[in-house]
Amino acid sequence: MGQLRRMSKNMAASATGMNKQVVTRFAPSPTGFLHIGGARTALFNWLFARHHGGKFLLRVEDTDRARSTEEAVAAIFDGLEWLGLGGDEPAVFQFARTPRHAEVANQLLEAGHAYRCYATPEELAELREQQRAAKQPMRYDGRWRDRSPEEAPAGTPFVIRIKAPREGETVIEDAVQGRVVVQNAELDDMILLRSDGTPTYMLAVVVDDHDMGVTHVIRGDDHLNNAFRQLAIIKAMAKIEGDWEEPIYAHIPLIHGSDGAKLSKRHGALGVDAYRDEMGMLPEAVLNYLLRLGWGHGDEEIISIARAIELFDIGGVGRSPSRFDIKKLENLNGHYVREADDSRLATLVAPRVAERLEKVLPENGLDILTQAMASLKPRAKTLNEIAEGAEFLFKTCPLDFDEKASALLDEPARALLIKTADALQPVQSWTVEAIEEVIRRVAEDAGLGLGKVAQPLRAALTGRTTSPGIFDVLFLIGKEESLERLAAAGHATAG
RNA sequence: GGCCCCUUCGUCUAGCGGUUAGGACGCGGCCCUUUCACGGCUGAAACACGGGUUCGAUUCCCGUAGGGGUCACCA
Repeated sequence: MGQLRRMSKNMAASATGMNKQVVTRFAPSPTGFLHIGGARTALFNWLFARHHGGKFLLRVEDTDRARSTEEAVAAIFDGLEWLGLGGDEPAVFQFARTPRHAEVANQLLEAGHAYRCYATPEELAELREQQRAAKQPMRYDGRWRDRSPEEAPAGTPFVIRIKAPREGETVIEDAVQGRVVVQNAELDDMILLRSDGTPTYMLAVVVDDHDMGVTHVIRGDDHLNNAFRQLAIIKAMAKIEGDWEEPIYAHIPLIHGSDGAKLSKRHGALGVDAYRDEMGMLPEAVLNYLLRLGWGHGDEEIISIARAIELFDIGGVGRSPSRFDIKKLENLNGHYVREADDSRLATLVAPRVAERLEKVLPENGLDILTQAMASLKPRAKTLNEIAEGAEFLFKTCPLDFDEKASALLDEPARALLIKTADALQPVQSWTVEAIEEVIRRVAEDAGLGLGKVAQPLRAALTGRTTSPGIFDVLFLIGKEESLERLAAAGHATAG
């Protein structure tokens, strides 16, 4: 097995070494947002194309008119753009290619590789029910496969079905799954063209992949079974036109929820926009996390997109499904937050701070945030946490104190605050160094450790018991505001 | 139910016949320290089970169990 798997991977590798340019595609159906699994599929396709100097294309699979929406198209493009996974050419909209799909279906029909089927949906549903009851495999029985056209009921709608081989077997050398063999008897004659003349997914993918010159089909392994059906179409067309090559398939395992169950809309599958907007993740963190889900390269964990392009290949993709672990994503995000540019972070965080405080930030809000970012970002894993930590910068007296903070502000602490304020009053140049000097002196004079002084100060200045370093806090708030907050807290009455 | 795929710490993974089975997240401890983080050190934690093949199996083969996927005029 492993032997075969390796062989197939070599095949994939060698194909890319041939003169033919690598072309991959991401083909979402616009029935919802871009979820995390789709994003990973897009990433793998994008990386594979980049790594091999090929092209990455986008195709919107909107042949299901009832379920496709423009909003979904927009949401998917938006998500891809955020992640930086745009296509190298304008996206293809599958529905616009309906005539071409019908053309291929008719070619197949004329060549005898497909046939008209007049079975009604009701008839078929009944057939499936019988098969289910009899515990038989559920598949179309080919009742119109060999009937002569003369038997066709006049004026009855029909679909076009592929005349799939019934004997022998079909083999796929999957670049991820290895050699997979299916008996052709297991495959039924699936529908190519619906009774309204529109193509099914099975036909449309094959035709579009062919026309777009797709060389490598990298997609979720929920499509593995489909690949055998699609191959039947490709092989039939190859007999007619000759230039229909089988793409190299790479079926990557799906991502499951943290409990191992399939990730679905109601089960933890969120749009990438949720990771951006609600959770405050950075795109580079999401990309890095997704890359490491199902793919690995030795002990490397922190992998930039440039490094990923350099390293990525199908050979590194594992065969077992993986679970989504938000903790690891957060950890990675924390890393990228610490690396990120301060002004960029300030821009991203500002609206979040405003929302938390329910107020408009001052004009110089961005400058304040940028200046504070160096002491804010090391203690946060997400943009939300930065925003939370930044609240004190824009609060005004009277501050709201959380429980731990008010507990800290007892009688002796308040006296200390007054003393500190008095000591700070004469400071002319409000620098971190000058502030530190004063605070240390206050502590020393009071015969207290720095911590005993810093905590009440922190509570009085931020309303919280955690914050950036206390000297930084004083500096960032400014002299005037600092003294005001100290006075307010110092003169407050107990209780 | 038929068919297909999968199985190394809780999670993501490295490993591709001989290793003290490595790393990362998370968890515990210690250090650093004005809080919280960061950082450093450190600890607990895995080859699903049973047969083979082999001098030797985590690694190769076959079963079993468990998990997943798929069986539409959806994609």
